[in-house]
Amino acid sequence: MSEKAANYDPAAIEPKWQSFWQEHKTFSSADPDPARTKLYVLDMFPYPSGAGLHVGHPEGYTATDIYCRFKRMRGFNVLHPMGWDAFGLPAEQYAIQTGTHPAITTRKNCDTFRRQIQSLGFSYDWDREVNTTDPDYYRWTQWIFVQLYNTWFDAERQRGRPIAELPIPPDVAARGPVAVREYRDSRRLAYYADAQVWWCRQCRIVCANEEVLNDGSHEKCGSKDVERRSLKQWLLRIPLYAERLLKGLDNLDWPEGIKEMQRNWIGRSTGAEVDFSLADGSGVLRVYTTRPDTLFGATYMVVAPEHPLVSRLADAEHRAAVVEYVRQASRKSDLDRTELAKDKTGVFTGSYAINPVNGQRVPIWVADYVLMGYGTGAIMAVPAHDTRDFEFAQQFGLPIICIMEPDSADADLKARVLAGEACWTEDGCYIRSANTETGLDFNGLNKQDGIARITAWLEGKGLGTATVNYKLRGWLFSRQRYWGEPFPVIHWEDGEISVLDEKELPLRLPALENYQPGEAGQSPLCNAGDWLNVVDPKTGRRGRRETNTMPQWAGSCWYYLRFIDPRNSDAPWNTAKEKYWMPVDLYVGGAEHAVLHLLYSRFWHKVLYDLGHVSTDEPFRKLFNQGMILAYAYEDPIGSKVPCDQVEERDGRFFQKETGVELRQIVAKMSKTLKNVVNPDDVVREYGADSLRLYEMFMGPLDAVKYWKTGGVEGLYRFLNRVWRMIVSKDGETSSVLPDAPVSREQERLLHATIKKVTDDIEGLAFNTAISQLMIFVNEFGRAEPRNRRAMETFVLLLSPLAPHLAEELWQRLGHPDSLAYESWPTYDPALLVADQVEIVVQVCGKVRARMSVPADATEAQLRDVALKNEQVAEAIAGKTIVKVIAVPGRLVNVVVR
RNA sequence: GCCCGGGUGGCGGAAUGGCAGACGCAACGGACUUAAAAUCCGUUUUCCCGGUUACGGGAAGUGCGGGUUCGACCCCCGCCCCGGGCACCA
Repeated sequence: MSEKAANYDPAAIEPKWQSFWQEHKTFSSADPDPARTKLYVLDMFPYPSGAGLHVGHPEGYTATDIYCRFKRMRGFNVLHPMGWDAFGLPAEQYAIQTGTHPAITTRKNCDTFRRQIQSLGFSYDWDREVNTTDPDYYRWTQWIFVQLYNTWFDAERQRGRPIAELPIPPDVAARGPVAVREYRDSRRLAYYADAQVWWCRQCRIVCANEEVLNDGSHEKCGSKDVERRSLKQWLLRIPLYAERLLKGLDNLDWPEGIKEMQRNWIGRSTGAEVDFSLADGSGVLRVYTTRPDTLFGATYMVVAPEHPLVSRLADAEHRAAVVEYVRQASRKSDLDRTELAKDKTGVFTGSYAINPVNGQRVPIWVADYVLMGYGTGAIMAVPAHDTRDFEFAQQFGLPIICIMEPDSADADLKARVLAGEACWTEDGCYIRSANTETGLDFNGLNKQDGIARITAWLEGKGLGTATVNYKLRGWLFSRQRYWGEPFPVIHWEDGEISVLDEKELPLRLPALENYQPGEAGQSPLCNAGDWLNVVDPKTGRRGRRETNTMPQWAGSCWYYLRFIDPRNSDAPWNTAKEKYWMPVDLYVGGAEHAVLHLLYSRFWHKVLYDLGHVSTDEPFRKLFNQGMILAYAYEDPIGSKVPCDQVEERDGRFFQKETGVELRQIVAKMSKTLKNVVNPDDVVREYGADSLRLYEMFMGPLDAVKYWKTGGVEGLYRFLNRVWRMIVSKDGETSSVLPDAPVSREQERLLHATIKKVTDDIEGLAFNTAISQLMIFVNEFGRAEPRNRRAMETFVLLLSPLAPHLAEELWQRLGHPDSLAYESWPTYDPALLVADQVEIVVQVCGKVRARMSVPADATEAQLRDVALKNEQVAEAIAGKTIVKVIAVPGRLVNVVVR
């Protein structure tokens, strides 16, 4: 046996235990083990960038690792995997510049990430590692795409069904096979269509709406050179699942804020579609409104510039202006249209519609504040009760008729609303809302009753129907790139589209010489001649493969399912294993994925559920968002950034070490350009992984935003040194730890309080306070020698999820040959938590006047008596009348006097 | 504008109706040391009063203003500030 080191030396013990765990496959998850309760704990897997890990990455990973180690010791069969979301632009950009195949770059980056993650001692089951760029993985991503393609949504049953079960209406069937094909295609969850898309000129890539930020820049590259283009694209009919996605949120243990963000994104609204007949008798204009009750206040109509009726509505006099307006609107991006505080624009078409409730003629305008993509692309405008309409009406001098007296205490505001000088969108009492001809009258009603009354009336007359609308739009699912999953799709010369058979998957990416995408939006795959062109061996029909690839979301939409059965070559996963492991019990990751990734995953999962491939309706039972770790950055007076290691602090001010120039401190995300990235390798080298892990958890609550201070790691390193010295003596032995060393009553209480606190806190993901408690324990037990062996062993077990390397080493030195990973988690005796004597305070009118030591089980009456006899209390209440005495056992007594 | 978080010492934070500031960082003082590092011990919210000092006593204090309560960082109402999300979705 080698000589035992006498000092805490993480550089020696951490690699030792990491190899031990790996060699013994300590953390490999037993597949369906009916004897133990399963627990599936998942981290959002990373995109392995070339820059490697920064200290923000391990925050969530450390949290889940602690939780998993804890749960294993409590008898759970834990599934805890890690993998790589490895398709993405940077590797492709690098390929364009250097010709290096993205697969090579990706492999290198994954190796770096794996090495870094492993150096932190996380208890992943590495045999389950997956990589979205691996053909054995993306084969099944393609397979799921085929499932989506072959599924339609049965609105009545609210679920997806195989396309073969889609009923074909007789009139469609009668028009022949092409009509049937088109009918089916119009119902598939994946469809191919012309779409107005965002095009980033710098990346030469299509971006989804949500990838274009508010300031008009592309979130991936930051370029503002983003414009609208119309291109053939694959889209997914996620809006059909809007209602399911919305309702499913209710039963999830997710942060309320995230659920709310998803609800807002889905954007359900209820209202009515109402038909206005055109004054010239040529037809109807259908609008969608959430306020059909305000029909009497409608003073004009607006159609979106893209509305199909626009050219018909424009009369001779206004045609030129309308055409010009529509032309200008088409060149504007949505962004230009919605730019903040911008004046509204629009032109009158020259046509009128008839308001169905009172027969009045209302002018029809075209304006780009109405969007074609929502509702019917046309609205009735009620300026008195809608802020947008109000602004528009004011700008163009259109009439504003108030039809509801506001429920408002503000008399001035009320008067202005009634006079049509202000807008009121809240509840109130209808006025001017009656018409003798139609017999409608809801004057005096409130909003809720008004909406019900008018909706019933409209439906009765066949003029409108109650309607539900969602903001959620079709999901743009293709990118003009190389480094993504190829679509298993062939476009045939006769216009038919077909998907590959399951047996033909995976459709691999071809090797290319040139990765440069075309300027007109062609994918680099257009250059892959041999791969591109296909001939049907049976019919000789020629075809061309789809050259777009899937977006990065695709691989991450279902990776949690592949982890269940990662090496299965016959199926994406074994259904028995899926049934055992799903759903994910705890999913931890950044809030930046609040909407997109989590919504897309839920959508795919629901489709897979409808088709019978998975057993749960929702994939992630509990979600937790770790807060971001930010870092300080420094800039000199000229504004150039100074690397953190060249900064020195004096009296709360910051100076550049060499030049002595005073610097400005700013707070920001870690990034190369700010030169404030902290690499975990450096921290591990200096303090060890256990110190890094502990510091990340000790910084504050897991969900809070935190600021990295490398100095803080030092404190945790000192703590671990104290732990070491508490157990290991100067001779490298554990000679100060004795089985029969005495434990005082107070120490015994502290031991059990520590078990309780650490247990409860880890269960509640409150690691910062668990660590505090361990520190309190060490502060107490570190003082006295000899130390009780049982107490020390219990402590080591409590520490082990947080600082596993150190704990294993101490456990071994305490004479245990096996890893502690599956030792039973300590339990506490509630009886021992209570001290015999407790100190309580006595307040007089809420101010502390005395402290007394009393038996812990003293009753209210006893407390009261003791308190009133107390000298200081007597002094404080002298000459006053006691009004009331509140005694809270174990806490305090409050004497109220007058 | 709307929705969701959050505001506590020099700093990170703790306490969710019962002693505000646990635990850590930083700073300062002391012990050990030839010295340094490491380690250990102590002090550190603010203001006021008494005292030469050691120290003792008092008051205020959790963004601001009000309220509920014997008692409020915690609950309620109104406001301010910071962070995140959405933003002409009718």
